[in-house]
Amino acid sequence: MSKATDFDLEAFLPYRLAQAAEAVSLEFYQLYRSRYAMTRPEWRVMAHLGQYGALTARDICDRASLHKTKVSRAVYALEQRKWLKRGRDDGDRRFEWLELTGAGRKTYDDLCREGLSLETRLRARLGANGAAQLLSLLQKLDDPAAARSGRG
Amino acid sequence: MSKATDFDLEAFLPYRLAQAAEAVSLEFYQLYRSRYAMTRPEWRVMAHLGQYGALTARDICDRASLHKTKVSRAVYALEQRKWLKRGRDDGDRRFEWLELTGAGRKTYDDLCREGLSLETRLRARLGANGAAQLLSLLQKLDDPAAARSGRG
DNA sequence: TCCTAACAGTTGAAAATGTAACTATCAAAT
DNA sequence: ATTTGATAGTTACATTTTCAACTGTTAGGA
Repeated sequence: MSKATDFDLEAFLPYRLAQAAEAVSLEFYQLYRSRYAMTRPEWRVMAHLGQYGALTARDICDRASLHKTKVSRAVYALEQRKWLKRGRDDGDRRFEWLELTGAGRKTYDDLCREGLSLETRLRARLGANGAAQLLSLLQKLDDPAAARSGRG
Repeated sequence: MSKATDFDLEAFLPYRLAQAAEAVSLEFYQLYRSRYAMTRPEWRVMAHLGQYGALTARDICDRASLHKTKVSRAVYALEQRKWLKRGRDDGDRRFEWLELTGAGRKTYDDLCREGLSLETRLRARLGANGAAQLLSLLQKLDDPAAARSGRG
């Protein structure tokens, strides 16, 4: 039977992942925060729209694992800054299609370039196949099925 | 020169790490939240005291990468619940030595057992050397020096 | 048609967090 | 001994997040 003394905080995966995620995202967060006064949910929403084109708020909730109130408020903020435009779906008027404006895309493009620069530095730390290995391991964690079938 | 179209959100390490960390810690968070009504900072403080014995608030800030106000409030909450006791340092009266009480340790022990159970499930998803590989890669991310010297 | 349940998204209030200013203590230098 | 600057930790206030309740819309029956 497991004993509390077996517990090793330094090797506890939830803890180490949280630490690493926080450390790695901090630098990028400070950039979009200081340059554009964006919050994390705002960047996430923008990133998804920039990456995938028009989406509904619901799509973003699902894909970004973001609560609908966060998305709602981020969308409102991005709209106020004219970085995003909404349009009702004519078939089902509950949906709103969200899209970046030209100005929004310009901001997104700038942050993409910064993101790529950060990504390059991170990959350098991880060595040759490190990044691919890491992504594969994270995939297995997220999706137990991937671990069993050997996918990733 | 990097172009925005090169940016791939699905392979962006800060994003994937944040997603994985969130997914993995969610289950454990829900447990200590529902069973003991603890917040994340409270669990972190308790985990550090349980793991390392008496520490000052400052020690916990540094080791857990937790802001001092979070630690201050978590310590207060744990103290109210009689899970933690404080004692002034006689040499330097600015310090407070923090320690779990018997009741605090009992709670900690229970959560350790749950943590070990989760850890076992996570490691099963990662395969034979997966967990060790993952911890090593995370270490390299956190600490650039480790990557260059091959440590970790 | 009308009723019910479900869904997309918003809003208000409560809880948590971040920031900066604060108290109290100590160390070093005069 | 007293001033200056640093440190440990707390508190107040503003912002953000969470949770639950809400509006408006659609779908599927009876």
